[in-house]
Amino acid sequence: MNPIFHALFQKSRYLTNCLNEVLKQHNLYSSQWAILYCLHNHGPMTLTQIWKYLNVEAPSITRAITRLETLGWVLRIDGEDKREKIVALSPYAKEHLPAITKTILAFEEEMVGSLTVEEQQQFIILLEKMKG
Amino acid sequence: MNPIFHALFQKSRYLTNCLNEVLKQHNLYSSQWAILYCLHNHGPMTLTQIWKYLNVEAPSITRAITRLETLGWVLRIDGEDKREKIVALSPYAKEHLPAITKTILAFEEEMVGSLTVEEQQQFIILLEKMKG
DNA sequence: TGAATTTATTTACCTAGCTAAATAAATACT
DNA sequence: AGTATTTATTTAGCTAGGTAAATAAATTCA
Repeated sequence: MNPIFHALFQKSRYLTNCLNEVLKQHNLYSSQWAILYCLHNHGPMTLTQIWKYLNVEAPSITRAITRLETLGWVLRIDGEDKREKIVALSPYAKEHLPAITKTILAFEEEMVGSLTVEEQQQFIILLEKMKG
Repeated sequence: MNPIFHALFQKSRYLTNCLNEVLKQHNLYSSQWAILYCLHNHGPMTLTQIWKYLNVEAPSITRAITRLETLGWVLRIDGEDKREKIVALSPYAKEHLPAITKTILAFEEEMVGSLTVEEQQQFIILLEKMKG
């Protein structure tokens, strides 16, 4: 396997594992955090908006939202268009998000801090350059 | 979420999906390919050697090897040390690997070819720099 | 308006990683 | 030699992604 792919996949796995480790203290998984963060920034969203934004398929989001709902992090509200469900943060989530955000920012700083801002930009540029 | 993480995770998912798509014609998944390639380069290996090399946990490899065995790609042989199982490519795998390797090389070239060699090196350096 | 098509979500089931604990063989210790 | 510890593999069960197909509401169009 191409060393670039090998390195990329491995770092990706490594970072999600680290992220999950850090999120344990808040009883969250990284995928759940991604959704909460998304809702925090955009306000209530439909399922479709969420999966399009996060760039994953719809069933993954359905499952994650169901879990987040039973855990009390989000509410599912019927939209005007009766096909769609609107997902919103619960009061519980709104209360706890600042602390979680703080944890995450510290983690990200630790992980990415060894790169200069230019290196970070360069990294993203190189990532985007890779495609067909 | 930090844009670097977002971009990294997304590209990683995207590339494995592409890889799976390309491997469909050989009835393989990317994780299976990783193991076959590993055995192709190193010759027969124990399970522990494989998971340490690929940097995943043992149970993932056990499952993948079991599947590869029932599909006829690999053989599991008892080692001298009766605890360990040695995994080797089957004649079927040896016969088909060249064609698969060709497919993969073309795919990798397509994905990574838009980066110069220096950019590829730079990319790996930046990846490794990211840690705690 | 009624049928056909599109769109949003869900369900079922697959790969692919993880941890924790079980099993079995090898090694170390006294 | 016999017990305790370590090591290799497996099993069970979790998150997290994917596809394909089902369902139900909205939209299009003849």
